[in-house]
Amino acid sequence: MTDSPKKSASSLCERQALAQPCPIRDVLDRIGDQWSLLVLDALAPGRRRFNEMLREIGDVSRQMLSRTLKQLEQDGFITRTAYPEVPPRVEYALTDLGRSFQAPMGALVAWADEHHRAIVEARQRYLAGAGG
Amino acid sequence: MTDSPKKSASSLCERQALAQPCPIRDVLDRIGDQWSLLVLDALAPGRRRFNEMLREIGDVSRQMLSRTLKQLEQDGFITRTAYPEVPPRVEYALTDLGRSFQAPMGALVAWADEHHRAIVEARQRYLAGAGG
DNA sequence: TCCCATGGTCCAGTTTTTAGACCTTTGGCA
DNA sequence: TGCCAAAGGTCTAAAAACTGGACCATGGGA
Repeated sequence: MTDSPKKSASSLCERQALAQPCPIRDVLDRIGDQWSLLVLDALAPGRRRFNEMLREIGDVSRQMLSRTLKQLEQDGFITRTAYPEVPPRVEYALTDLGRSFQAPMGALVAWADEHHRAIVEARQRYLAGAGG
Repeated sequence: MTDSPKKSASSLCERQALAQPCPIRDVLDRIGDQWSLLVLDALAPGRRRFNEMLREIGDVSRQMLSRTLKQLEQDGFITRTAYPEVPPRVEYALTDLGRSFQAPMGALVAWADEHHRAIVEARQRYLAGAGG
C-alpha cells in the first residue's frame, strides 16, 4: 500500500496536525500520567489533606503529588483550600467536573478488576514462551 | 508510626502492602503510561504495521513504540505477527482482551470529548486568577 | 530547649524518554 | 555493478522526568 492518507478515523486524534490539540490527547496528557488517576481516586471518598494522600497512595513522591495536585486543580478536577492555621492545613476535594470523571474511571477500574487474571496469565504465557 | 489501617477503602488500592499488587495498580502501570492508550486506539480500526503506527501517532519515538507494543503484547492486549519477507513486515492487532478494553477506553474518550471545553475554561480561569 | 507536624520547595542523583544513527537484506534504478 | 530506499527494530548519547531527602517557618508538647 502506498501510504494512503485514508487512515480510518480513530477516536483519538491521529496526530495533532493543528496547533489546537484534540480533546482526547489533551485530556490524556493530564490523567494519563503516572499519578493523576490515583490522586483522583484517593479523593473519591472525600476531601483529603496533602500528607494524608501522600501516605495513602504510598509510593508517590512529595514533588509529584504536589505537581499532580496543581495540575488537577488547574484543570478544574479538584479544589485546593488552605486554612491559615499553624501548622498549615490544606484540603483537596473533587469538583463537579472531578466527580463526573468518576464514571469513566470506574469503568476502567471495573475492567481492570475483571480482566486482571487474564492479563497475569498472558504475561506468564509470554514469559514461558518467549522470554524464559 | 502506628500506620492506622482505617484509611477509608478506596476503589484503587491504597498501597501495595502485599507483594501481590492490586489489580488496578497493576493494570494502571501498563495502560497508564504515556503511550499505551494511544497505541491501543491506533489499533482499534484494525491491524497496523510498525511504521504505520509511528506515523499515525506522530509524536512517539521508535523506541517507546517498540517498548509499548512489546508490553501490550506481553500483557495479552495485542498480537504481533511477523512475515518472513524482505523488507520485513510486522503486523499488530488487538486480541479479544484488547478489544474488550475498548469499552472503558471509549468511556474515557467520550468523557474527554464532552468535558474538554470545561477543562480548557478551568485552565484559563486558573491562569487568569493565579498565574498571570 | 528540642523535636514533631504541616505543606510544600529545592537540590542532587537516578531513571526514563528522546532524537537520531545504525543494522540487515533485497529490489529498483542508473 | 553500485547505491539508495524500505522495513522493523536496536543502540547511544543527551535531555527530561522523577526520586529521596534536606530544608523552611511556626507553635505545641515533652
